[in-house]
Amino acid sequence: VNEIVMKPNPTLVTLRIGTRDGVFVATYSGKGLASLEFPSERVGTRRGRVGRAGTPLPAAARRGLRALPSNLKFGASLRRWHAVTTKALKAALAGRVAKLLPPLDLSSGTALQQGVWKALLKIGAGKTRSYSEIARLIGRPKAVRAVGGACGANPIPVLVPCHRVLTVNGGLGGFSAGLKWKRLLLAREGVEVGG
DNA sequence: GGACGTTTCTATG
DNA sequence: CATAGAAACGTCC
Repeated sequence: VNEIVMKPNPTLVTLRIGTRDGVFVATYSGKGLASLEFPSERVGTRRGRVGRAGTPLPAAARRGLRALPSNLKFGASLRRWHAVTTKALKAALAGRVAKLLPPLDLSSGTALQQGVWKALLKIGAGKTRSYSEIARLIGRPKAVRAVGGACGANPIPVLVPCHRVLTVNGGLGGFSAGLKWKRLLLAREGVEVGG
């Protein structure tokens, strides 16, 4: 059907974003921002481990920008995307609403996961939803637990606000990167979470 | 099969 | 009311 042969672009580029809360790592594919990792340093004030790094990146992704791109167009897009990502992340960490998000590459997810992630994007800053509400929103009212799984698999936390999903009683629920982060992000948005 | 970032529904005191 | 199973869902190990 396509006359143009689409050359697969497995290229991934990782770029860092320094913030007051640590260094985040953004990974871009040819389609846009593909993942955002929390700082690997421990966060929090209490002893013990709190907050761990996100899923490890593919080896190819760790080479960084210099190893890339033979593709100039990609390189140009990258600068723009990364500027937008940086701004959006910093806004989010400050509890403000990001005016603009970079293009998001959610293609790594299954149908259900992508549905969940898109639903998450519609939750405004300072608002929350329950796992069951999300389940209803994607048309799978009974797949509540699967929604929890999809939230946990969210490759772009903070910008895709999985932290705004709480249990139906207002409890925190879980957070892959550590509940400390979830609490922090919610607090920055002015959300009081019941104990 | 088992374990999850849950929720509801059905018993029981 | 409080508490205790159990079932439902999708994905990963």
